[in-house]
Parts: sequence; structure tokens; C-alpha cells
Amino acid sequence: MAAATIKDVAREAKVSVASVSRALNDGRGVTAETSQRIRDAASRLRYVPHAAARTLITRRTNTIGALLPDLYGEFFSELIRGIDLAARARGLHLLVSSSHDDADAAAAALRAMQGRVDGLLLMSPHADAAFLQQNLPHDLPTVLMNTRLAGADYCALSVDNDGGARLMVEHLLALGHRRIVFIQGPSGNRDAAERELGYREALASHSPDSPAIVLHGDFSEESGYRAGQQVLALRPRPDAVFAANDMMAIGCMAALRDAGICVPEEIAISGFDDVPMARYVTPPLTTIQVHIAELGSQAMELLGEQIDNPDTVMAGTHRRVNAELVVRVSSGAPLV
Amino acid sequence: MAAATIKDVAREAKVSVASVSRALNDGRGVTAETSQRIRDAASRLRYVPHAAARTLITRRTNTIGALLPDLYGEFFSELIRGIDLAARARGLHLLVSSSHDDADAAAAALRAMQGRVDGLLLMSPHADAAFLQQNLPHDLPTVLMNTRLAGADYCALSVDNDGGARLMVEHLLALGHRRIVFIQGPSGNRDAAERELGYREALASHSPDSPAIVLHGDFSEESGYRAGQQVLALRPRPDAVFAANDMMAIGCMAALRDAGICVPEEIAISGFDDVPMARYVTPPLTTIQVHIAELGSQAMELLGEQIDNPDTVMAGTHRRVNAELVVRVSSGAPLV
DNA sequence: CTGAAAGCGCTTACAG
DNA sequence: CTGAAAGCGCTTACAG
Repeated sequence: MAAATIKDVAREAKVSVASVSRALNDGRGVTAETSQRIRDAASRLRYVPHAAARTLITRRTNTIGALLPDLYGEFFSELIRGIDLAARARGLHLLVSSSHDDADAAAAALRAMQGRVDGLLLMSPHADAAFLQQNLPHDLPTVLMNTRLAGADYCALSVDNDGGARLMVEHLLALGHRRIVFIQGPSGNRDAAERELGYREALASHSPDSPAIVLHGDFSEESGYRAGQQVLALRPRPDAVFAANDMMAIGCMAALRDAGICVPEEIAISGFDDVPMARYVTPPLTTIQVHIAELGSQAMELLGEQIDNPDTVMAGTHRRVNAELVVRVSSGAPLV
Repeated sequence: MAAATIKDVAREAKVSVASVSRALNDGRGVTAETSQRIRDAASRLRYVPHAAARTLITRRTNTIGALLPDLYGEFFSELIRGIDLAARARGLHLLVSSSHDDADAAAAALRAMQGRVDGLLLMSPHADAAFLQQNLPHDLPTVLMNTRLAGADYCALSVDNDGGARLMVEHLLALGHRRIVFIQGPSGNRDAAERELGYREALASHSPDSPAIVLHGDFSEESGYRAGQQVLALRPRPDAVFAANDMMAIGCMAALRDAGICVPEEIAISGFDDVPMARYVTPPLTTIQVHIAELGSQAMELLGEQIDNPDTVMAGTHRRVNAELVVRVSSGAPLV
């Protein structure tokens, strides 16, 4: 048996298809009695309106698209979870697309989304100004997430990397540390750059005498290990290390441990992200927690606002998701 | 400017819409010259066919739906990644829906997917026989993933929990351990039950004299810690612990460490899953690695086969994804 | 090879 | 309140 259509319901309830449509949608313009008869017929026939037919005429898909760079790891799983939750709350479906190796693939994915979604959540390393100009349908509500670009032409949402980094530096300074090394993330990575900026700013404003000491890294554990070895060679030896992400902090701890250095007694260590394993390493890692799921939810909210108010100009709206300090053993704070 | 339609392209290329459709689809029934003119017009107008209109007539959405219980954690992120990769390879879009608190919510999600997808990947704790019978559109290709049920009526794909558990027991036996404790997962969880079965079978067949010693657990780290405390009280003391998942193994290690027991010198520990932090705990955890992404990809493949061959009866097809032994320090094996 | 026309399943003015 | 009809954008027999 093929799926029932609105015609079948109309026949079953002995009314016109127009009445079926009215009864099942806003419910107005139909007597309660007729409406009930129609509903009965619909459920008897297990009628589900054909989404494509409805989309064709209403111009609404009730679906939003999320274009992500990758789906690897906890970060994206949390991000999608947050998006999904907020989308569901609005009765919207979620179409995901990821792992576009190059700008062409991302553009193709963007094109394929056209007509399938009412709005777009976009996080892509390829999404620079030219790319967006070229590939983004002009009338499609879009929210940029953590892309390198956050110009006045688009809505954007990002993590408060800067503020989070400042919190960490203030924490380390408050513990009396003065020589605080920063391990960088990959060059060209905006999150990493913002974290470094926060580090430099906080140091300059709260402890002008403390030098900014920056070591190279690329977010990998290995690069953290190598940075840890460099830390050991520095004279005078640093009090503390602040890595631009947790994995490098963990790598750095391994290097210090291999050299017989005690953390946090001899050197404090801290990271950024609060990955799940941060609490399980030895010693547990002090870090900055980012509410990834909230990033997703808020982006979805922002997108929802745009979709609901197509005439309101929201371009240029830029919001930030808070980052919080999570104090554990590795920074050497007295834990209450 | 509204998006261009097929009519606009037809006008621009001075042909009928029928020719545009033919040129842009199979390309047959049109001279090369006309075809080229149409393609030029289409790209000039940035024409993208309206997905809903096409779906309405072709009855194909080129989208598959994934109904998942939750999106929390590494497992689902890997699963979606695998699904997405395989879907993309087939030119299919991916619609995800998750976190259905009860059977009603799951049923609603299922209904909402109807007409939006060409096939369904289903992993849900609510999906028992009655639920599927009641809510699954009969003509929609579906693959069940790790649901409690894998009857002859559906296609299914699952992890070889049983085989994985056997591999682990054989590994521990080969190392000379004879009193091997098993920490259970939550009751009612099929994965957990299969892992326990594998443990019992391997023990019975390879070391009939070794007693099966089973402690309660629920997959949480805390329950692993409690089980670890129970292990300490057992007399004679066990040689080894095999936890039904990694988090419990990690909790158990913490309990042993707190009691001053050395792992693996005094007791070997092992888990199941190979979560990312398994390699970072001290000592690194011997475990069973499950290729989650592959689980997703294979499910997608199986679904693709069904979609491509609607007449072939594939109900009852049941495939399994391999699980592999990953030897690290915690089981006490001599590492080469 | 090419075009006119029907039709996919729905919603929404427009009459009555 | 209710129904007949137009139309959303596409594809596909059917003629020519």
C-alpha cells in the first residue's frame, strides 16, 4: 500500500482536499465536527503530509543545514548535539554535511543544500569573504560559527577565546606564578590566535613585568611534548605553562614527567577546552571550559530569529559564548 | 532576486523546460550543441534545481535519515562521521534526529522523517518489535543498528561484542591469568550482555577450571570504582579484571590505585571500547577497539543496497563489525 | 531532437 | 463553512 495522500483523506472524510488541508493545519475555517471527522480519517489512514509537496508551495523546508569542517571528536559531537536540541525545540530538522576537503567540495555541499533548508549554520575553514560572496545564496539566512571571518555582512557566533585565556592568566598570576609560558596553536587558526592574544593582554595589563614567552605548537599532543622539552631548557625556568589547548597541555605534562619534574609542585600546567580526559590525566588538568553544546544551541537560536524575521536586518550581529575557568590540580591551586 | 527556476533557464537558452530538464539530467535526447547552450544559461543564472519539486515527481529525496538515541560523546560523533562519509560517497544527504526521551518522541521523529528520506538508519532503545511494527513505514528501507531487536524482518548491523570479549579473555588467559573478574554493564543493555556472554564462553572453552566471577556495574566510572573495591575484598584475589567498558576499567584502576595496588604488576586491567583517553590513563589501558565509524559506514552501505534494489528482499540480513584487541600496559603483557 | 501537456501532493486565494 | 481551481517547480511519456 502506498502512503495515503490528502486526496485519500478527503475521500474518506467526504470533504474536499481544501478542507482537509485547513483542518490539519491551522484548523480554522472548518467546523469542529468536520475537523474531527477529518482527523479521524487521517489517523485511520495514517496520513502524513508529503513534505516535498508542502515545501514546494509554502517555500519552507522546516529544515536547517549545518556545514561543518569535520565530525571528528568530542567537539563536533557536542556542537551537533546543541544544534539538534535547539532545532528540535523549534520543530526544525537538521541536515548535516561535513569533511569537505577543499573549497570546491564545500561549495558543492553548499549548493546541494540550496532549496533543502530554510537556513544555514556554517563552520568551514574555506569560508573566507570571497567564498561566501561567491557561494552563499543571498536570501538564505546564515550564521557563521568560528569562521575566520566575521564581517559586518553576516551573523556570527564564536567562543570567547580571548576572555577565556585572560581568565586563565589571571588565575595563574593569582597563584603567584610570574613566568608563564604560552604554547601556541596552529598558525592561521583563529581560536588559537585569540587565545594567544588574551594571554598577551592579560599579562601586559596585570603583570607588566612578566615577559610573554611563546612556544610553537599545533594543537597536537606531540607538539605539546616538544614544547615541554623546550620549557625544560628555559633559564630561568618558567613557573607555569598555559597551552592553547588541552591535548598540548597533556603532551607537555608527559614531557615534564619524563624529565622527573613534578606538576604542579615545580611547574603549573593548564590548558584550554576541557576535553573529557582533562579530569582523568594525572594530575587532573586545570583548563578553560567551553560550552560547545551551547555554542551550537545559540547559533541555532540566532538562525531561528533570522528565519522568523526575514525583514529584520541582522547582518553584523555577533555573539560570543562564555568560557569558564575549571580549576583542578595541575595549576597548583589550593583545592577547597 | 529570487532563485532561478527551470523556466528561467529555458527562456534564457530559448528552449522548452523539457529540454532543460533532459540536458541537465541524463543529457540524452538533446544535441550536444543545445545541451551546451542550456548548461551555459544554467550556470549564468546560477540555476540549482528545486529539490522539493524534483522529489515530488521522482519520489526520491536523495536523503537518508539517522535516528539516534543521543549525540553525547565520542561514540556518536564517530558513528555520524562514518554514516556521513558513506552517504556522501553515494551522493546522499544526511538528516539526523536524536535524543528522544520516550517512545512517543521517537515515533514522532520517525513520522516526521517520512517523505523526507529514502531510507532510515535506526538506533533507538525504544525500537522494540511492537514499536517498529507500529511506527516504521513498511515501504521505507531501514537498517537497524545495535537495537535490542534483530529479528528476521529487518536488516541489522551490530558490533561483534561477543567476539571482542572472547579476544580479551584469550589475551588474559595467554598471559597466565586464571582468576578473571568481569564487570557487567547495565542490565538490559544488549552490548553489555553480549560482552558478558563472550567472557563466559571464552572462559568455559579455554579454561574450564577458571570460575566466572561477575561484578555489577552500569558503564559509569563510579560503578567501576565500586567494583574495584569489591575486587580488593575477593579471596583469593583475582589476577585480572575485564570491564565491560573502558570507563569502568578506569574507575576500577582508580580504586586499586587508591588501595595501593599496582597495575598491572598485581592485577591486570582491561576494558572495552578504546575511548580516546584509554591511551592516556596511567597505565595505558588494554582494551577492545570497535571501529565505530565503520559501523556507521557499513550500515549506510547496507541501506544503500536496499535503496538501489527495492525488489531484492534483504530483510533478515545481519552483519557484524569486527572488534580488535589493543594491547597496552594495563594487562601486563610484555610490550615488544 | 524538441515541445506541449499532464501530473506529483500540497496550500491558498477566490467564490458561493 | 466549504469546494473548485490555480499553481509551486520539476520530470516524463507522448506527439511531431
